Amino acid sequence: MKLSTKGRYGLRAMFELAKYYGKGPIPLRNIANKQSVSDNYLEQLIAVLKKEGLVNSVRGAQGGYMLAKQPKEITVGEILRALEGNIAPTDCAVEDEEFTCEREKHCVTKVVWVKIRDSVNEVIDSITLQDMIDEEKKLSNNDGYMYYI
Amino acid sequence: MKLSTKGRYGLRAMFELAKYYGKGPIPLRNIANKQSVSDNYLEQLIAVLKKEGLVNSVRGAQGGYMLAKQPKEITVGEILRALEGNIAPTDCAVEDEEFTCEREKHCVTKVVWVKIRDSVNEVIDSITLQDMIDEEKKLSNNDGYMYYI
DNA sequence: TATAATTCCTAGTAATTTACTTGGGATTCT
DNA sequence: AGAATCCCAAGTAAATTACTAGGAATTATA
Repeated sequence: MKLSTKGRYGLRAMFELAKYYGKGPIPLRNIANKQSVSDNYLEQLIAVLKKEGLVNSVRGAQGGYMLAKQPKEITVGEILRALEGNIAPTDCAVEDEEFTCEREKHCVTKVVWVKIRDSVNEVIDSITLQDMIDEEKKLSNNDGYMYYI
Repeated sequence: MKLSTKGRYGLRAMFELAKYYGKGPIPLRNIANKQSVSDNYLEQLIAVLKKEGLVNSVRGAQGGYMLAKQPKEITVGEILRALEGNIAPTDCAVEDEEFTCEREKHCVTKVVWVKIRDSVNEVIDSITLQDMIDEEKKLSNNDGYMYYI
């Protein structure tokens, strides 16, 4: 029941892009360095996010990536589904999948898996990148440090 | 974000035991056959469940396994946690784990993972084996077939 | 126009985890 | 005594994950 590095690195990268939203393209290498991930690997992840229409890119020197929409318009759910596929604890509980299992019709365990699926999706679809930005602000205000100007 | 066969086979096996609760020990082979799983493999799973105090066993001929508590006293959460470990989408979100990450303190993505973790645990802790038995009864009543005596 | 900085693309591979298989010992009922 | 069962440990095959490697295409800027 663990997410892969795709989802983890990917969400963090998107969060970084969100923080720079509106400030022009950010080279992937910057983000990769910050996260101690190889840029080649992060590239593969962001390629998927681009294909899904969540980020745009500018090629060439001074190029980079940026969110394709405002942070408040991108949910964690969209990001995770892009990278990990439909989120479900079993194949039989994947939405819109033509997986079949002979039990299917009367399967009580499937009912359990579907409940897990729905609850996870409800959570991730309810959090936007903007929410995360706001949350981070809150965290750094409550951490016991005082920030003086 | 998929469960392994441990959780899937294990929950189904426990559900079978629940249906036979109070009727004496059931040989594992019966359940394994029913589920088209090798008995040796299912044995390994049930050994864990036994160690966790969820099932009891009787050795020798006419022996087998049985639930250690009433179906209404065993939750899906207990079963899945026994078999899969604490349920969390990332290591940093595992409860009672002394995993550390340098971000940790101000990590907004961790906040997301914790929300997912909590929502999954809430679901699985709220479903008992008895609930599943009741649900199955409901399913077979609503499936379009009529059962005449 | 040359150079550097970047995205884009594909193939390969190392590491890890999962999902078993194998085989035999111990116990208990009949 | 024999059959049916649980108990236990080690090994292995298959799949998945997590990268690495390397180079082509594009574009800003000096």
